[in-house]
Amino acid sequence: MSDYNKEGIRQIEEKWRREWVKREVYKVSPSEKPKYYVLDMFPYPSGAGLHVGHPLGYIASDIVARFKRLKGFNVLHPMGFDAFGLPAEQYAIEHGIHPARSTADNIRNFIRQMDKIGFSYDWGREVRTCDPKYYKWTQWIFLQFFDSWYNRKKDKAERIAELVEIFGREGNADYPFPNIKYKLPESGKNVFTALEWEGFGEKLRQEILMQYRLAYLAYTDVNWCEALGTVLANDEVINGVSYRGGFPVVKKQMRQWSLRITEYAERLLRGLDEVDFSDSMKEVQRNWIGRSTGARIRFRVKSERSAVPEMVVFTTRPDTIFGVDFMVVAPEHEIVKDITSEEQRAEVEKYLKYVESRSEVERMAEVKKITGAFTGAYAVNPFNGREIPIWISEYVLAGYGTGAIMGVPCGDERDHKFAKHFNLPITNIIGSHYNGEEANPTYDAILENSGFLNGLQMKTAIQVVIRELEARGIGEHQVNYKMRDAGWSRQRYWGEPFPVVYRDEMPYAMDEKDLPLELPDSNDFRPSGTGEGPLANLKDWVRINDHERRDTNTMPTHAGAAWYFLRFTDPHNDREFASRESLDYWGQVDVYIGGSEHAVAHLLYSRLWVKVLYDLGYLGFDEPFRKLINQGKITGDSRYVYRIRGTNKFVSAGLKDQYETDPLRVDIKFVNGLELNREAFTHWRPDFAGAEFILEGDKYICGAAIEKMSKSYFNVVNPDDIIETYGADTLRMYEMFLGPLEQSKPWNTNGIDGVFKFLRKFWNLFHDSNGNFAVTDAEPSRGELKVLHKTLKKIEQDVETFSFNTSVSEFMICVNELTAQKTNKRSILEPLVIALSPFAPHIAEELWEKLGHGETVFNASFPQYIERYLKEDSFEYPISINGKVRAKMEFALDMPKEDIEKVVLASEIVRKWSEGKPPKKVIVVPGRIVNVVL
RNA sequence: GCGGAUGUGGCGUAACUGGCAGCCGCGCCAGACUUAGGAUCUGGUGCCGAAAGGCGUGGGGGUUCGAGUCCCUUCAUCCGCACCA
Repeated sequence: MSDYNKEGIRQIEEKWRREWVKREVYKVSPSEKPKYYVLDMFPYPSGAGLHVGHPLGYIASDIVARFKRLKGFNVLHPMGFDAFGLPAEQYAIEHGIHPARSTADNIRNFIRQMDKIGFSYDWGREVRTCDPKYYKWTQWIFLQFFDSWYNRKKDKAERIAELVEIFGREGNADYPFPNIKYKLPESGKNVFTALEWEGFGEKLRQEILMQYRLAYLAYTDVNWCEALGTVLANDEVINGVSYRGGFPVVKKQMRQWSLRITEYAERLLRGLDEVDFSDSMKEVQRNWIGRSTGARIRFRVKSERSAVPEMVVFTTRPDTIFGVDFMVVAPEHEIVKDITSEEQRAEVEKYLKYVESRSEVERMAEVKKITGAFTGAYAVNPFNGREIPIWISEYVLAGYGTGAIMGVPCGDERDHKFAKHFNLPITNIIGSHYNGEEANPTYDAILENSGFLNGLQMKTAIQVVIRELEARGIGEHQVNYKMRDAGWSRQRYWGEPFPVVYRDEMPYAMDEKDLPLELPDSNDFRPSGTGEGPLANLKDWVRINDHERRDTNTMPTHAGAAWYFLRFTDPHNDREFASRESLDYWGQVDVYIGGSEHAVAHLLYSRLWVKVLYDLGYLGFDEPFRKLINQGKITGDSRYVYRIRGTNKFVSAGLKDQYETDPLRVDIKFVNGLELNREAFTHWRPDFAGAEFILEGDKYICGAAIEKMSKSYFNVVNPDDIIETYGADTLRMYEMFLGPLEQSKPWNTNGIDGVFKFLRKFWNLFHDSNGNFAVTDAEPSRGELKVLHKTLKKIEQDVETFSFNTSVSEFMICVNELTAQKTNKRSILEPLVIALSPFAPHIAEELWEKLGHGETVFNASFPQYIERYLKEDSFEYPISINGKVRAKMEFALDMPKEDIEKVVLASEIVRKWSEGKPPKKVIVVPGRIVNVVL
């Protein structure tokens, strides 16, 4: 009779939860030992609490942390909360509960649930992004951005003071405005001399510096969501609607903070080569950065009015310059009004109106639709003087490149469709590669009809054209990025206020000693609806005096999350965001585990912040995460019942096609497998009270679907419930057993009994049939040693490669074999307790204590395995031919010698050998050659 | 459309550099113990076949003495991105 039952487990787990806290076993500080930093993506503390999907990554990281600790590392394994954010604010609007309060409550609940699972977090290092002691430093880092610019010559960020010095010395001729479209307000030029700089007034100087700052204010097109009353980041807009709520999003011009992440595009791209992320993760980031190389080409413009002498296009295919049959500029392009001819004016204006009328959603939905208008103006091909009509069309985006393209219908599918649709002539420069039906974007064709490029392969022609463009001064090599600067203002209450003061409409950094700029208390969280956030309602807070006012926006949640991993190294420092000493000791995150949904925004911003802090000398590394693991999502397994339309009758799934039914999700609490608990169901909601059922046999069978785990789908499984029945150790091991960490999988408890039985069997190895602890000091047998060492080796390999599912299997095999041998020897069991402790810490700790150890198993050492015990089923046998030893071969122990000779002679080895290559190694199992290494 | 990933028993999955496919668990079958049970233990379980034997890693082709693994092709599913010139 085992006492590893529901009650026994509860006692063990509660006991050790208390003991671990009391003994402060998880407290860490720098030491002589090598460090290892294991980090989870910290959660947003939602009101719904943890479901079984959340802990998947946390369990994996906890296993790694505990394992590395056993391997002699000083392990930093902290946890915190991404506590600013929209849901708390929405909740406040709906329920009148202050975000600070609901957030604190939610965090308390999260911590309670996490502690039950037995994570080895050092809670002494917990951070919350909404804590003024924390966001003081978020604001401080923001000010470092504000006080910096990107020196392209040195390829790093520098202080604004150095830029001021440069301007005073030599003007900006060698340091052009990052935004190539920017012009000085009075002169209309984009360069100034040192002398001019000296003459500029304070406001103009600030205006100019703003063009260089890494955190800057600018009027930008932002994604305005009327329904949410706020601006959203690009990655918060999906297919033209808001990520949250799915509300329509339109463009709107607002004066916003942005981070100049585009200056780091190249380094963010290059940095990917140094880190260990999955290919898909790197690819997603590369796509987001969207680097493409090509050329800028200036074309002379011929229009009725000579207001605009030239237009500029960006192309990745300058080699197709002789195939240009038309030009297209974005409808929003400033050139349009200046080049449109009298004759075409009406048509162009009609088209512009049409474009304006289209919402973002429509535009996205109708991407294939071809529209456009001719401006009446022409561009001149610099190489053959051909006059090319200039059109406008919304398929050209104002925000990318120069907002203008050269149309090459024979080589570009979109251009081809455009030409066909408007009946424009198509010049073929690629001969037989173009079939007249569809464009061919090949690089391999030999160019025709292409003047001085005739006879060149397109690949080679690209460089030839660029050289020629540069020689003639009408274009140059150019690299373009899809990535935009990151909008950093949110019209929200529950976020970090911007630590700046406006004087004469220009922002100035607050003094470091006045930080944090605390979020003022308020109970009005409604956005103003005009674009200003809730803080604008607090007039006394906004207005400092007659000349000074504050910013009414707050930072996005990305801000606090962009550097929290640095704060963990020194979480209570109130003089610095973290001491250089701590940062140097703990350094990069060695393993970062989290969901792939944060692939773009969070990772890029974190990487950016680290690079900027590195440039400014606060850090010794410029990539935050050495290795990234994306755990798969655990999806929910929903259940449906089928109500016959207009009645309160429910029909079992197998019979539902005989009726007209509406499917309804039913809470999985009321379903056992697929069978509905009819009694419980009728008590669920008042309208189901008198429900009748049409059964299959005597059962009501539900429909099933795999969907995301969500409260509103009634398919959430709470880890507390699992722990209640099986204990935390079973939950931990079962979540790992479910499948490979990085794979998404639906939650089910089908196999959980197997894991539970394993733990009970393990427990029983230490106890006699009366349930009394009983291990002996007898010498282990060879068989037992082999099982032990095989298991240790496998576990070590598996954990190093994050294959936790196979580790669990390996433990099961081990226990099965030891059970068969009725092992109760300390020398075998004790090392296994250590090896199991990362996976099932509670049971391990209890057995460890029973084995007579005073110190926690958390501080033990991972046992060494001995190869000798693993090798005993094979031996090496020298093979000699003509009296000379030519190779050593590995054979199975139970194979008769004659067979070996036979195998050797009969095998393929002889054939290979005859080719003159003696094999280095041959692995044989009875009757068969397994491996020949030549 | 582009990019990435994944396809193995009834199910979740395993298989180091190509080397006896299906470990471990669930489920199922049989047995033991039982005052009958959603408990525990033991054995069996890829498919077809009475057996001998044959067939088997989404489909088709290839390389190799040998392919789940490598190459080509095709289909299916999932996840990103989406007029980026």
